[in-house]
Amino acid sequence: MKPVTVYDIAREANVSVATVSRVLNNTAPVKASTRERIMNLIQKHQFQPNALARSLIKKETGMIGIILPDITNPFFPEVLAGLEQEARSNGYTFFLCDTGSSNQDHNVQYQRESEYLNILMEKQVDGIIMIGGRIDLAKCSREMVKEVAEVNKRLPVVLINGNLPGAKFHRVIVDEISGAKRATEHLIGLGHKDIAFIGGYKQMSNTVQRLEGFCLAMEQAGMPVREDWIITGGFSVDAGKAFLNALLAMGGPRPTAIVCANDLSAIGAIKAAVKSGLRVPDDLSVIGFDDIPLAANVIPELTTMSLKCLELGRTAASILHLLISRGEDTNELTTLQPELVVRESTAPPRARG
Amino acid sequence: MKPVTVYDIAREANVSVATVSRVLNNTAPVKASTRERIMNLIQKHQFQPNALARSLIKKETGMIGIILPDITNPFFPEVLAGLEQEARSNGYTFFLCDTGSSNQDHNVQYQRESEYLNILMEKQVDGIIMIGGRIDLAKCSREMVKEVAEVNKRLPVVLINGNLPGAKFHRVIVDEISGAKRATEHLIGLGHKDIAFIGGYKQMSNTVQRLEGFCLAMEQAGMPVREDWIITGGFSVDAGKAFLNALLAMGGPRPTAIVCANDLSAIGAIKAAVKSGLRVPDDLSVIGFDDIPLAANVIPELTTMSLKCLELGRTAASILHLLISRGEDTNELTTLQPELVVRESTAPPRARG
DNA sequence: GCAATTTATGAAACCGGTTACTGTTTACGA
DNA sequence: TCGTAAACAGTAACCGGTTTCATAAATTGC
Repeated sequence: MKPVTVYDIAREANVSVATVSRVLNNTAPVKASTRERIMNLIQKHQFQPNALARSLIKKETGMIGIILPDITNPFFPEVLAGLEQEARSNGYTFFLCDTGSSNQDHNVQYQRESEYLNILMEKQVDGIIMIGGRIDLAKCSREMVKEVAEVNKRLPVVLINGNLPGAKFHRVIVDEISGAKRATEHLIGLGHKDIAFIGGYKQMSNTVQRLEGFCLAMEQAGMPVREDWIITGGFSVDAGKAFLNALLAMGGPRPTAIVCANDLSAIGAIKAAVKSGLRVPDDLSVIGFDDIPLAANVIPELTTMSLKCLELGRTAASILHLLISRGEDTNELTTLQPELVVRESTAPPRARG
Repeated sequence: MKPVTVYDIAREANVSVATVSRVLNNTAPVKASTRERIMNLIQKHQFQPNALARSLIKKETGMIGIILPDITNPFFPEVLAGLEQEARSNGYTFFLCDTGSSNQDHNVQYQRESEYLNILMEKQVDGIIMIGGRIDLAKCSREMVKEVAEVNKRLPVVLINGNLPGAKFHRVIVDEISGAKRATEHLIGLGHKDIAFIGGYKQMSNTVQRLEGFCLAMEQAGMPVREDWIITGGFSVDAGKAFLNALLAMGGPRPTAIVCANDLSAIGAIKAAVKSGLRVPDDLSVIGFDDIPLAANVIPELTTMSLKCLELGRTAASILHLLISRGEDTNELTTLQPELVVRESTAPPRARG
């Protein structure tokens, strides 16, 4: 069964395709009786205009591409939900491009991102949003910046939490430094003096910045930063476990509190601590970063810095919409402040025995 | 700057567009020197063929649509990852359609699903995968089945965990009944006699089936099912908390074990139990359903039935690919068995005081 | 009542590719 | 050397819409 086209409708209604198009788009006056006749035929045949054909000539597809490194990381669905909320009201639909970075090396990821950038351009998306992944690498090669810049010359690109150095992109970012600083100050305010930092990758900008915030808070409080109490190398629960165990294995006085680069590693740290007989928060305070949905649901509930992912997504979508629809030049940089969410995993240190 | 087209390349290479197309698609022999000349121009101008134009005539887009109710529910990203893995190798890209059902009433969700179905068809996707949502409602109206059936006449549709009654669709489902039965048997095998069931929505087929499996196991073990120990009305953590509190508020002997309709409500139940001074699993065993990523990471680690979401996704994607590429008729129904994952939240009951 | 608009519609070009059809060369076997 | 098949390339139709331009009919103003 051939799909029905404007021509079929036009023929049966004894009008030209132009007229059919006009009633479809309300783009010019059409006699009421004609309009009704056409509408009825559309209804009768369940006619649906072919979006490809329409987009081909209108040069807009209503599609936006989203490139992210790992959809199973709970941070991304949250951002996605924000994007969706905002973009739906503007009539966009999403291409989801998951580069599946979680268990790949960086080169594979880069290649996937390049691939997806090309595919998205071929599909004529109206704009692209990139979250995490390569754009989160503090030290990413010049070719990559150049490649994204090249794309950005053809269509709007918005980076979320992105940090492609040496190039101008529209970005909406979280103030990681200030966030980590406030997280650390929360612990200091509780009376902790021996604070460690674990999690993340030193090559990634979010880690670098969170670490910077941590150090900043410590310095301002006049407290020394112990280099061996800074352990990075992963964002996962297992990484968190390993880091905490490493911390305990050092011997000597252990930290009474830990700032984690993200919630997942915080959860891992808590698990490892509990396994080792420490109680959280009584013996060890742990603060996370991200506020993923389950942070509120682990035991003990995790104190963390909320990234307000929904807002991150919504903001990015609305900026992209502005760029697409009016080519309008909005602020190049939008900064969102993370928010301290105090739950159960942090408390004043117990007096040492 | 106008995008470059095959015509531009053809003109500059002194050939016809047909020849350019031939080197692009390797669809007919082209003289080596000509080919090279064209390739160089493509390279030089960064030419990317317009996928819309191509799809318009080829009648295939390489796009598949995914309709799901709530991307922030961790079950769906997991399935999505499976879909992506499989589909990427076949060159498909995804439209993500989140109906955002979590905080909407059913009617809104239905409407959104209809909308998305239409949009996807207009965009000429090659196929559609529907997960959860309306298709999970045991009692869904005739119009809805009809609507999806109508879509299915035009392009392949695969349902994941779907149960549109009275119509033939390709489906890949999890054997919920047998899964819940085995979960319950696990508890019975540990020596539990007083077992409750909480979570889910009675209108949804997965809940109905999980409950059925629960009752089946109890009956076969010759144990009575207490109606007032079956509490439904939600899948969330908060729902789980509320259900457990309701259970405790009943007075009289409390259950020593609980089968939960999903992991989230299981986590809620554990939280509420711990708040009430019960220890898990010592005082109360809890088993979940789904095996979301964080099930392994809460404290205590959650014993649950793994849905093998990745496999679910991969299977659906490969079936859809078969349907698209060869119109081949695969099995209409593929059933996957959930797998018992024993962790820390279940143990033999303690002797009653 | 007639010129000037406005309304209503059709013909045809266009978007950017693919491909069926056709024609010209070249290669190869006898 | 000739005939035939394969290699190579171009012309034009096509996919299914939108939109410009032109034209005819209906309104409006004076």
